Amino acid sequence: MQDWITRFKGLNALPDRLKRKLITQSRIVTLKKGARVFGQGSSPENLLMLLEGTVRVQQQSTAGREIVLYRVQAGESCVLTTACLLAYDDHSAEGVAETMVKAAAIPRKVFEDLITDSTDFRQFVFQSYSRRITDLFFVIDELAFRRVDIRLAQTLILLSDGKDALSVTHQQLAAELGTAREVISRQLQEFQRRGMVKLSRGVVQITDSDALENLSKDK
Amino acid sequence: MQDWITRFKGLNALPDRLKRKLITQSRIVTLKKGARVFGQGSSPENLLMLLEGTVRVQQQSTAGREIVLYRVQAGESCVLTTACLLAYDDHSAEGVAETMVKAAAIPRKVFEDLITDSTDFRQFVFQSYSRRITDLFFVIDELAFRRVDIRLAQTLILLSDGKDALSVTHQQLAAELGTAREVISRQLQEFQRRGMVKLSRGVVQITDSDALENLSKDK
DNA sequence: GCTGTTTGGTGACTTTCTCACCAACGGTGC
DNA sequence: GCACCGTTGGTGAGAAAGTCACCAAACAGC
Repeated sequence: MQDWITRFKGLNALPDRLKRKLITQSRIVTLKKGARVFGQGSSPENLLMLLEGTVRVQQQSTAGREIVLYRVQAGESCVLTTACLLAYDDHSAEGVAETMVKAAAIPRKVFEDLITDSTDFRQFVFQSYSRRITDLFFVIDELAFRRVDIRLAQTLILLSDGKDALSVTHQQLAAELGTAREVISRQLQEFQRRGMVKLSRGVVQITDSDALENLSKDK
Repeated sequence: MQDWITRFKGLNALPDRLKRKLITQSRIVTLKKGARVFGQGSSPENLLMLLEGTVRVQQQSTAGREIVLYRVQAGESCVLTTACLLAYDDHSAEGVAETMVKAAAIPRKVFEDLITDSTDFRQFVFQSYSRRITDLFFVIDELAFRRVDIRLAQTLILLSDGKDALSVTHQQLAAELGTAREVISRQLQEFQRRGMVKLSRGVVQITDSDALENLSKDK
């Protein structure tokens, strides 16, 4: 575990001196599945670099509905939301560990030192930003212009990750798309009627992934 | 015009040497109203810092619909979109001069030098990022969770900027909210029926700003 | 078993979107 | 003046999505 830096492509080019600094001055933290990583005014004092697991970043509305903004995977960092939460803590995005998570926690001070000292580290940070922002653009595009059935098909494919069944509740899928549970329930029933999925409590089994794929690519 | 830097609060703290560099190595550009500032694969070689006017940043869908993401005002910079376009030029955001625009164009090279040399400049850049990202979060929230009539009321208030009439077409308002023109037309008619606005070709006159204000604050 | 919670199903109704088409207005050229 | 045309806005009908209220089955904990 001592050389987690190799997992971050963008950091390979760092001079040894700074790699050592990163390793010695950060500590490895472990989070349980479901743990809140940040959010709700909890000003994060550390930048997290994910070594294992996934963090889901989502936004909540007043009325209890929510929408998933993006996911941070192993080998990526939480810069965007961290930086944002520091600047304005009033908005209601939060990060939740979707699986067990292992991460390197970089103290704010070390982060700033690295930004000052290293072009490569800056490059890394700016690229993390870009990726997230592109994700946000994508979410906006989907929300504004795409039909729910198409988005649901996309999401099922994405979440299933090649496997033929996935354990999610309709409620969770609704949060994924930022819509209401009823809408998902009815949509899934329609998918089942068309033979694309098979439903049971807490599980969606994909029975015709080609059809789903086609639907997801609909204009 | 030689000392435009004072217009950027975040840059006051810069050492004189760097201020001079910014001034001597940038050039002032003027854009006509309606000019495209960036977008569609036009990799911007300059970072723009707005001195006068407004740039509207919007996203376009395949089907010809669009949505306004945010506006860059005088005293702000286009970092986010510039950086993003550099990283991934495939997404379809574009910037349009909403008024006549005067801006300082900083060459990419100078921008990078400043980032390297100055903590204060970095601070400035990161803050610009934060502001934009918060804007994007806001757009997502509105799109996902707020009703169109409420958003329209908000937009009318915002665009009218205190004045009691504004010249916009229904089509433009639709693009503002990322919805269809018909939806706006019907909504405006309803507003007119309720005595909140008075409509004529290309103009919306606000007749009861209090009522609009109330509506815009509805949950 | 009983009990409470989670999950999903449903009807009725409203809001929003889509499509197709038309009418009025404001220019331009003749 | 008038004919022509692009822009702007109005409208109806039907589909898609969201909302509200309520119910029923499945499951978890005793």
